[in-house]
Amino acid sequence: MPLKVTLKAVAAHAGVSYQTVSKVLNGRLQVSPETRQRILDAVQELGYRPNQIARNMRIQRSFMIGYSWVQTSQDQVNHILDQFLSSMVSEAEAAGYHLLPFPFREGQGQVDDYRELVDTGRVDGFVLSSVNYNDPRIEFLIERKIPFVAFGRSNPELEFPYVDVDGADGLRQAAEYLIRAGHQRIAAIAWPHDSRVGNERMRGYFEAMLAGGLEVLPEWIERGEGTFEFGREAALRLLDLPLDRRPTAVVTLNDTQAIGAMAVVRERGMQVGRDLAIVGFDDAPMSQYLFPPLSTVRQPIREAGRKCVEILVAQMEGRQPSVLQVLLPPRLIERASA
Amino acid sequence: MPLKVTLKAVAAHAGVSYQTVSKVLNGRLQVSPETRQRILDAVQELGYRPNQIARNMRIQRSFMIGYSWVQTSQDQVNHILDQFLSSMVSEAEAAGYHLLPFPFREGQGQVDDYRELVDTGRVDGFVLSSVNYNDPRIEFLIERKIPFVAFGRSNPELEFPYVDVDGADGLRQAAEYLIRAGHQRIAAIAWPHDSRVGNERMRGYFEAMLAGGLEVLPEWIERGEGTFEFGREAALRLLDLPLDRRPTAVVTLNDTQAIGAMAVVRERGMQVGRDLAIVGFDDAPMSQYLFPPLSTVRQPIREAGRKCVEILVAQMEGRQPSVLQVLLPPRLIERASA
DNA sequence: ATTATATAGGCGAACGTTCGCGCGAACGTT
DNA sequence: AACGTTCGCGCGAACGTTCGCCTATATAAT
Repeated sequence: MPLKVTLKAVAAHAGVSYQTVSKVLNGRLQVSPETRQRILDAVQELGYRPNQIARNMRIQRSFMIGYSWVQTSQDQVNHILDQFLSSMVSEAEAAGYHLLPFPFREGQGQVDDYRELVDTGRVDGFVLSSVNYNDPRIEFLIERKIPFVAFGRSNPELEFPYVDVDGADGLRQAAEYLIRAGHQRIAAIAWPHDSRVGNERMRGYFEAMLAGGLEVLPEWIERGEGTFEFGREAALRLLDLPLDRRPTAVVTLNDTQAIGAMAVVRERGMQVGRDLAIVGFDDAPMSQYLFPPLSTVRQPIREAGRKCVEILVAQMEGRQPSVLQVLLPPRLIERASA
Repeated sequence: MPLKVTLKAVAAHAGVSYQTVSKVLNGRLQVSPETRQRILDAVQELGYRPNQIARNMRIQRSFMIGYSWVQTSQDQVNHILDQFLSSMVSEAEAAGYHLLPFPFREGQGQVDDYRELVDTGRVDGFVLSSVNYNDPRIEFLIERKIPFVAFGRSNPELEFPYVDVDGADGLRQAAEYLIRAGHQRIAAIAWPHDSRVGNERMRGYFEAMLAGGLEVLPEWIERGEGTFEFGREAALRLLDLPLDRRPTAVVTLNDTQAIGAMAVVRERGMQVGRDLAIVGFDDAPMSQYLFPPLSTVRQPIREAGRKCVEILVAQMEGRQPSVLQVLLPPRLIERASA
């Protein structure tokens, strides 16, 4: 078997011109059943596989989807990446595309990286993640009319395709669950005001409290980082409130904060679930094994990955996708912590 | 600005032939300082970026590195992927390469996927992970002389480039640490015999026990899946041993097993660390926040990713890498569980 | 018998690069 | 003055496809 078997080799073997082979394989030409079979046999025998680089060169497309994600630190690992990435990769492959991961750079140069990938013809479109308000990438991609889809929403006034998990619904489920369980004083450990994702999730909390006829005291809303440490500090403050204003339950914006809060409860000799109900968000891999197992909101990550690619591919192929904006419902996983 | 600015556009603007522009940009041609400057100015002004697809087509290389990883289930998340992938992506980008992730398929078709990527010219080489004994991919790649590097070792008799974490050293550190702390009866929750990684790690355990002059009873070695459930079952059996043969410490092959064991200790009203010392492996993101925080062996994942790409790129560029086989030392993280 | 129409397949060109070769001019050497 | 040697640059070709257009033969319609 020669090192590389091209169209010409197949053509020589089948006794036709190489262009004919190309057209037959792409179904762009009617030929007699015999020659068709001869060509197919030759392809089979020589093990011909079309060179994708040459193909892409001619077509002027790369069939690549750019993707980059925020690099996390040792203890803030992105446990969602595995699912998100592999679902995108599978969906992309099924549509004849591949993913091109590239380093995430904060600040100034970030848009340059996106521009470079397009200008050098390496990618046809992007999946964005970690979007927030006023994301410069979104502005750039819209202006250059480069196909993309965001995993997460940005400024409401911007019109672009996105897939997002309905964070408000997630916290609404969490809060409603606590309310049904009889809790009246429900606190929230949240993120700073500049987090679009955080604000959206908190909306669900506020709505549920309002709908339940429950009051929300300002001191029940703790805003800070999504870390174990902040979860600890916030829980300390909440548990130090005078008894009549002390929350009996708390929702958090991720499991790491929730675990911080759990630690405080244990340190005080109290019991998670009984003395303070806690609900997390994310369903981190270990959360089910904590003591007690953490009730939490699980996001349909694989579904999100699939949808992102589906919408993006439709765009890139020039088809108008049926829906440009998708909101996926998360699901409350009820365990013993609340 | 025109939609696409090619070499010809730059050449026209600078008043030279487009081949000259190419050579000057690639440093393959001496030209007068003036024309050189004219060319550079034109490049700048038009914002020329070489089309990589065309370049790859001509060079007959894709500058892509294929990578695929085992798809994990919801509760067995690959928390290492983020670090491994992003370190590879960064290192690759610095060397002018990109990563091409593709779906991991078990069994029959797996080698076909690798072959397809090479035969269609999409990748120049591979990084393999999740290798085990008799890995068909390794055999195939060696035979086809396709550049690759494995993250993890396989059959000892096969000669190929790999990067691995020294698992034996990891468990040796863990066992020695327990021995220094005065433990004499140290059990191990391990993986089945067909796991190359598992066997290697266990070697370190056995060596440390031998060196410490400690006996290893057969009933102290529990072999099964790397799950919470198996960790639980194994710990139950270990704690049910008669007092004089009951281990006072246990090493495990991953944090999930360790957490299963911790659960048992707690259920029995005993205390992890005091009544049974436990050491994990992996340093999963949550392990530091457990109660008590889990002592565990942390692997230098980023370093491994970097090394993989470094060795692979050297190979692909035809350079003989200085070392073809790298063994990286892990590090014991001492926390309160042991 | 003539003309129209379909059928089967060939041919040249192009996508944007890189690479080897060649050629004139300038320069230095005998 | 004749002859190398270097310098600066152009030219043609090629990488492996796809695509539009052309042609030759066979078939059908007038």
